[in-house]
Amino acid sequence: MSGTHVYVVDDDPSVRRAIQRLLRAQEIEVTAFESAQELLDHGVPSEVGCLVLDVSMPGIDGLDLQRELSERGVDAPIVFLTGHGDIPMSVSAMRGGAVDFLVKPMDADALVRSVRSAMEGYAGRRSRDAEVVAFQERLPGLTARERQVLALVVAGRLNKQIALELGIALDTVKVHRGRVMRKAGVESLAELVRLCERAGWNGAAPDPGAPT
Amino acid sequence: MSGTHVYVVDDDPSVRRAIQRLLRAQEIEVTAFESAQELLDHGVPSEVGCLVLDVSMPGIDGLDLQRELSERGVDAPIVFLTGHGDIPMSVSAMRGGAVDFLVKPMDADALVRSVRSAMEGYAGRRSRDAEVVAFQERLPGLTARERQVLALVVAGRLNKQIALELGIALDTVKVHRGRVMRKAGVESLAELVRLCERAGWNGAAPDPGAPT
DNA sequence: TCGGGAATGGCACTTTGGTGCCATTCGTCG
DNA sequence: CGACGAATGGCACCAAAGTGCCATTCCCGA
Repeated sequence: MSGTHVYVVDDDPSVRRAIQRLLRAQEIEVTAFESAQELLDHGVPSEVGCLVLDVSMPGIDGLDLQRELSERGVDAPIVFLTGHGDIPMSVSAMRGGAVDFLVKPMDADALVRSVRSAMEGYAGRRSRDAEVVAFQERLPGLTARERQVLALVVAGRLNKQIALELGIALDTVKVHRGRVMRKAGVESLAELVRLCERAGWNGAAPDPGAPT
Repeated sequence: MSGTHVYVVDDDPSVRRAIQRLLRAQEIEVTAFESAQELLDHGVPSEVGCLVLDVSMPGIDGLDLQRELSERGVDAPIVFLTGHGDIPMSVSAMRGGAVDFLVKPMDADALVRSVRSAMEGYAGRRSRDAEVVAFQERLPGLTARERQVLALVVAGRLNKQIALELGIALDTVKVHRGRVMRKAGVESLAELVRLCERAGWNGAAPDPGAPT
């Protein structure tokens, strides 16, 4: 299962210990790191449900870590903690997608509530995205030609229009189309369109010579 | 035209005048209000491109106004200004969807940049949503039966399955389906599905539907 | 009471979509 | 060289979708 684990990064050992005690008392699994680098070296497994980051730390600070994780595609919710933060800092963090920004001395209850709701929200989002993720994983299995056909199919073109645009025979289009449906694991055109839409798929690869 | 106008709410006349001067110098149309209530009474026309709100004001404060506007369906971007705000306040505002939270004494350049990018982002969002809005406006034109058919069509059901589920004849389903396409103003099933998806339309009526 | 929209369904016919099977042509990889 | 997948396309056949026209029934408002 995913989303049951919390990763904490704070350079202050006493804060780390306090958070660990607090969350473990809530039956939440916790792993603590002393620095952002340590977390990055360790990697962020998929079972993470929430990150609790100190803002000001030596080396990579919390906001930098947020950016770095975002670039690496880690989209787990982040709760920030800070001893001496200011408003621009909190605005930047929130704009970066943080779910909360708490000031120390922290309110234990507020932290727990924040982490819990973050984990729940993330879990909900992930399960809703599950079918989309499964679909995206099937996309690379399509050949270049099949992707082209897919793009035109979800664009609402008729088979014969697709044949014209690609300069191939109608029968060939039907073959590709059928294979796309099978490979994508969908039963209906509606499902195919919906998944492409949700996956934010635009057909990005229509230029010939693409790697297969 | 929409999105070319900025509404300002601040109880301090000198601040209102300063902001008006500042934005008008940027060739941005500005209307200022002394209180949140005044803005609410005036209403928020669709040509608004951005709201600039003071956080602390007598009566309804900026955060309350944000909530109120949100409930009324006003989704224009909001830039907050504050003389004595704190972090929880900024977090609350940002979580409520604000695009920025600036502290006084304000940086004129920062305000202008914030307002400009907010307006641009909003305009972009609105134009991207235009076809969806047009679609949603056509939905009420559908009869109850047509909506039921639409729901099942976008769920990927075949006409004969729809006929079975609704207990009507195949031919009748075809008639409804054809009318839905015409009334919705779409040319293809793909377009219909995409619009329903983007409009967040669930059909709010279908019963079973496990086999998908 | 009449007109009209909505829902229903039947019929005929055309167009699209989908599948299977077969065959050919290219590259690529052992 | 030979096997293999990808792409191509032709053919047959069936299922599904789409259209136009007609008719009936029901209900609602003028």
